[in-house]
Amino acid sequence: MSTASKRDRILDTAEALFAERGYDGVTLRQIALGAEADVALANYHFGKKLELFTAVFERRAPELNEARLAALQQAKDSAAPASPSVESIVEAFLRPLEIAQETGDEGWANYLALIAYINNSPFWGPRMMSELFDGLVEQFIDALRSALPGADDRDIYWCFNNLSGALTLTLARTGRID
Amino acid sequence: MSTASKRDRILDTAEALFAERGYDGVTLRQIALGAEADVALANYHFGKKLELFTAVFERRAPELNEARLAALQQAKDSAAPASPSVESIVEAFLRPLEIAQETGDEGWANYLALIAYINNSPFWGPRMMSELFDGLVEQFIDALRSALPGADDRDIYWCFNNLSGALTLTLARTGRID
DNA sequence: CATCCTATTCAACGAGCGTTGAATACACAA
DNA sequence: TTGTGTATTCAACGCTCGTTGAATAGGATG
Repeated sequence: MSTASKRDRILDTAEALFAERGYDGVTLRQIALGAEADVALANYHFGKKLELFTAVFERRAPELNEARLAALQQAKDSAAPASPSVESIVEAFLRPLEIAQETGDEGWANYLALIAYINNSPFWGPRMMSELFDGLVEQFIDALRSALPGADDRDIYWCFNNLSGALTLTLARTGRID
Repeated sequence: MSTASKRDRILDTAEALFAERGYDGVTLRQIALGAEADVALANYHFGKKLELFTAVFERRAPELNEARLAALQQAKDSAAPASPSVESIVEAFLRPLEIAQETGDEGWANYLALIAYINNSPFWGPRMMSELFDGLVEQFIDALRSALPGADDRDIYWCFNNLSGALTLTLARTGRID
């Protein structure tokens, strides 16, 4: 057996399976099998299936958020005292994903695919993305507002969400953005 | 009750629900409920659940394929005797989607979302898209080969699939491409 | 050793699933 | 009217799902 704790193995397996088949396409028994654990153990550690799903989602979120904020700050510093360009802002949002992808860590690759799945699902996207990443997106929107004076706030949100969604998907599937 | 036959109502409801929740997120009983039909009727008309899924997928495919081929031909004619540009080829692939979207037909909008879901699912994408659209994609690839002499075939496939996937998704969610 | 807390397994429940075969309704031809 | 084929409903099957409560193991603490 792998050295990781069974709790972590459940998270890892769930992450991989959810990313490939979606929430409803995966059973707790499949996850337990992949993690070499009992079905009931997932419930003991995480509660209901939906809570396991959000636990997977939230596990790597803080690290990703921090990297994104750091990249945004760096973009601001590079452009100071002017506002950073739209391109550099979007790049600050996406580059941390690419870096995570390039570590070769399979877990991060699966996580990226999971985010792409959630983000692009009409059902899960609005339910999950807006809650966890809202504080973060807020700051990127602020930066975009400065870069695009006079633009309607609704348009900025709309463009940013769709652009980042499409690019995240591409990055998840291909490993690169070009 | 709507004027459409129950068979069509099952297809319509399945189309809408599959597009929103994915294959595993929808039960035959939900579909039957939405179509005001019995659970067993879906089985009578389409066989197993997976066959209903593919029936939904295939219903509008011929019309879409024809529109795409016509758009490709038109792009070729406009550029003749030279090769059409990459941009115009991609546009020929996407414009019919946009037109279908703009008719205001809810069915087409759902179908577009369904295609985006299938296309971007690591599990369903390779299983379904390649079978039905292969003949069509082949012709677009041929056109791209002419537009990009010297490019590796693998690269062309890869770029085309990912670009069209990302743009289809954006179009499905936003109704426009810009 | 006894105690306690956490981690893990075991066995089972009720619910909902896809699927099926037989029964019924309905339209139209003979 | 009777017959025939298609469309639709009904009732139920076996199975798998998520979930649960009780039993077991194991390591730290007294």
